Amino acid sequence: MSNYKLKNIREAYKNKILSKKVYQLERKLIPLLKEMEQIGIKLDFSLLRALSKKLNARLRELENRIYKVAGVKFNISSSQQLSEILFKKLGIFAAGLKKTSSGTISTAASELLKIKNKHKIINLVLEYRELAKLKNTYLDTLPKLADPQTHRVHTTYHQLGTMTGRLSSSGPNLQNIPIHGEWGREIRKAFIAENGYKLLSADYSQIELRVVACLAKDKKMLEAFRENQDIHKITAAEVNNLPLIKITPEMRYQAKALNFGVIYGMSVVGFAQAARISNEKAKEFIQEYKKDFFGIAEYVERIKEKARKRGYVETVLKRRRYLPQITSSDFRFRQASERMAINMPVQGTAADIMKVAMIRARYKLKKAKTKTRILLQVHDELVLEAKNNEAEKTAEIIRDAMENVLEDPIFKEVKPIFQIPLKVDIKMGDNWGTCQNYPK
DNA sequence: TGCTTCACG
DNA sequence: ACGTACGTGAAGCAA
Repeated sequence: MSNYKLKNIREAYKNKILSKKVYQLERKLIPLLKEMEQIGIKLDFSLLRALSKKLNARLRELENRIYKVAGVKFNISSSQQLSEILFKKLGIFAAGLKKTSSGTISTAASELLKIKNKHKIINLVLEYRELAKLKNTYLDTLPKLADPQTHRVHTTYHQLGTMTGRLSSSGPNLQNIPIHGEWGREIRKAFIAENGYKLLSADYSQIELRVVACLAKDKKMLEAFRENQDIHKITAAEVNNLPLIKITPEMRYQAKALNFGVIYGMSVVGFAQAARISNEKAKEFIQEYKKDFFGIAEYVERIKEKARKRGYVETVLKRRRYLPQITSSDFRFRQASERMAINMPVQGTAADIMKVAMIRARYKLKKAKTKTRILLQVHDELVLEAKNNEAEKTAEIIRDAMENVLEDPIFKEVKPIFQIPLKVDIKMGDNWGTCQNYPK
């Protein structure tokens, strides 16, 4: 159907998921998403093939070593067989490791990391998994999905595919292209600009933390953003009661996990795992955090109460998420709903902001008579393709559109909530992997 | 088809 | 005594 998207949006509006504002926002987004899907993004086929060959060679090597160490050939990609080999045949000590719902001991990377010093096979398996994933999901699959003539891949965006208001992307999913690790960047280099064009990437800096700081009106966090500080470093200084200069990378890493915990609806165990510290230490950090960022702690209680009373939570533009389990007698369902109640207004408001920014950006790029096209949206990042001689102009326009998005009339009534500026980082280059900061 | 795992924000 | 961070989509295996 040509207008199934519109139909779904109307449906959501009728069902009170979307306010009138959000409904109109989503309607305006349809033609833009359609353009983005139709334009697609160009792939460097020969680079993908070269990388695939490289990974294949390494995978064969790892495969042989794993068989040798295990003393038997088996399917390394089968978590069941792998679990059998590791914990029965090789008898690796597995006490304290998670079990899967079907009863076998988990072989997830997070579990294997805990025992990587017990046996040399672990690191081989971890590397095998990483490379197999990249090869199968990206290197070998993307070219098959691309247009054989133009070498461009075309995703499909789903406007209402998520419970929070984010977009999702499928066939292929272009929102989970690798970037971490030594191979991630290499893969992004295969996403290239058309001849005579540059790729631009514009991403919001810490948008979710900025949003939660505003929703919670947290004094310290607002101040940190107003002064354009390194928020994770500030957090580390606060919870450790140390001056900024004494903050180590380790402390910043833990503080970063703490800040993510706020967005996700903190749990002691979840935070402890992410920060790689004991549950006891985690508890202490969280207690200290609640004292330092009192506004955040208050907000968390307020939003949980609101969710219980009303049965739903919403973004600043009043996009709703219903949480029927918030009053469940089973505390696990209840707590899960509470985490969603904390997270949705934050993630959803950030998503609303990005959607408005996209429409403004498209409008301003057209008005300035540029040939620039918006190619991808990756939650807090836009990827654009601009003619070489329009690249800098495009950068200025996109920065203005994104940073000043809250001036849009749609935010008129809620503008006072936002007490701090939004910040956008822009990169530019011939491909998605080696974009340079703009301005330098 | 459901489960497990893992890529991204 | 549990099992946990929030939100997605895709690949491969096992039944």
